[in-house]
Amino acid sequence: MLPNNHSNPSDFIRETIADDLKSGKNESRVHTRFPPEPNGYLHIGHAKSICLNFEIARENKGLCNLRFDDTNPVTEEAEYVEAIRKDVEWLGFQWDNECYASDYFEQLYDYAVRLIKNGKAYVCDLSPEEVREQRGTLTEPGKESPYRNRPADENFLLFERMRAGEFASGSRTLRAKIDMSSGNMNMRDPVIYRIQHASHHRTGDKWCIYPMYDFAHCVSDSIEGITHSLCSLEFEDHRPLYDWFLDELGIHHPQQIEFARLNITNTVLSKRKLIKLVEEGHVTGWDDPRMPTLSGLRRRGYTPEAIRNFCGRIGIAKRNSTVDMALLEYCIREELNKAAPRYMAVLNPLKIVIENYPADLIEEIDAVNNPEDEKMGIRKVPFSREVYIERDDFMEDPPKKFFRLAPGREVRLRYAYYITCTDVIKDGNGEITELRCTYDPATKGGDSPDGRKVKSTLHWVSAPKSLEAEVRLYDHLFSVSEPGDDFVSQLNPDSLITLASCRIEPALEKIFRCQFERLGYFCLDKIDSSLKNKPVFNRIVTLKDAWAKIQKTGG
RNA sequence: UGGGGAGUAGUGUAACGGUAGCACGGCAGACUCUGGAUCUGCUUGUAGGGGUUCAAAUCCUCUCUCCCCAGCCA
Repeated sequence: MLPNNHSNPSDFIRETIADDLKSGKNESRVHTRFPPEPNGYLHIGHAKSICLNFEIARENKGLCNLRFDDTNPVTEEAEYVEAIRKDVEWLGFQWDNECYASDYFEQLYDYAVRLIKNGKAYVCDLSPEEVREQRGTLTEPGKESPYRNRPADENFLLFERMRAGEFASGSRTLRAKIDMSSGNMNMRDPVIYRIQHASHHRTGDKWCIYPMYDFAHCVSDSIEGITHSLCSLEFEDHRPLYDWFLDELGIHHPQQIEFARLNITNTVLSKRKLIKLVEEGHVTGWDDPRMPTLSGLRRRGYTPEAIRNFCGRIGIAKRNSTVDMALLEYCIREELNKAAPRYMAVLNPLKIVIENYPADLIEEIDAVNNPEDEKMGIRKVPFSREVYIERDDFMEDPPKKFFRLAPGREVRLRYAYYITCTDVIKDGNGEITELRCTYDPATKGGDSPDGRKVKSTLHWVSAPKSLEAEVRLYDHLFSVSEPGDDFVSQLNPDSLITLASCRIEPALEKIFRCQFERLGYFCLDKIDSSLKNKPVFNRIVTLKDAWAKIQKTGG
């Protein structure tokens, strides 16, 4: 069903893996892992990595673990673990093993001891400030720690005492003994363990020393028998350290491969920035429908399929890039055009009185549920003398390219009748309050027996038979395509427009996700609907809108 | 000015010495009971200079530009 470019994806990582398989490396196994830190919510950038890791495993009949990189107790919480599990499942993936770096703490400790005994690690008494001062700069080598040549036995004893809780947080570290003059900062005797008297969401107060990422990550990969450790570009110069630990330890050595992380226009995809948006209240939470988090996209109405499809289309490469938000929108439209049932909803109601239509008559009009899929059938829509149409669908003095209703003009009410505008009623301020129209009874169903054409078809709802609903129109969170460091000042003030008094056709009462004809795709916000005791819909994405474009370009 | 990466249409991504292609966007047109969808066409690209070769996005070389690294974060 999918176009070739993503039904059979290929990229430099898959090519490398295919080569490894061919050469018999790793007994021709493929085992990947998705390794989030439980200190925040997953976003669509993570989805790129999730899809890559899980799909590569599946394509090669391999395994993929979900591993929580939970080595920093002060920033991590069980709440995030749950949210991450839920999001990965929602995206459509099942992990083979659920792992936690914290489950390896004992083993990690033993490996650290091995490094100490081999003279490859030492306990350093320098303070964090002193370590920073002695690290050197990008162009100058660092200085060796005065504790660098401590005897192995002494290091071992000290390390045991660190574990036993005899020292204050931050007072000592265990450092790898590598090369203080390396051009690669990561190799200048990096810290392996730090003292943190903090309780961990899984291990409680069992530990007061915690391994650093560089040590924990490669060893965790190794313990799990990972074959290909895929990560983002900023870890490229950590790879020599990744390799160093595993080589020194002489244990299973996965291959780290780096690829570029995802960026998308008009949003931000860094955990730091997303946290700021949440904490400063610029959005309502991690699951605000404007957020690029998986929970936000889910609440907005995006489907896992659309997101997976998007991840397949953007490709994998080593070049930093920013994908156009229009591609994500294309992916959800593409899916929903085929799958979403159509309904009518009027966002900004303008009343029409059809003067020659019987006052007490309600007709049930047949409407097609999805013109793209006959099997989805038809439904009845009530029609009456008074209906609402969209205010934007009427202009008293229409410009040349405006095809919709205007005084004296005939248009079609979708599936119902042709109507002609005969009068415009205004209030004291000159605001249009109501239109008077006549209808042609011969056009019932929306076709005229004499074959005359109308230039436009409008959606509508019956005034007495429609329901009230709140509709939220979402736009890009940021008004600039690439928000910078002052991203908060670049928030789009119109990213959310709430319309409290919309009118929807009765059948919409029990619909979750659908198209509002001529407007866009919408999704019921279950949380707020029950809170407000009326239907609340989130706009997932607009339909492509040629008229809006004409207006925008002044044409 | 240390180390590590990357430069292909507006954007993203292919082409692995042999016709620079695909997708999104944009622009036109056809069709249409959604100004939707669908269909058709068009536009625009190898960062730059040298070299090797019958042939270079691809190999060599010099230059330029951009990204990452100086957490006891991941």
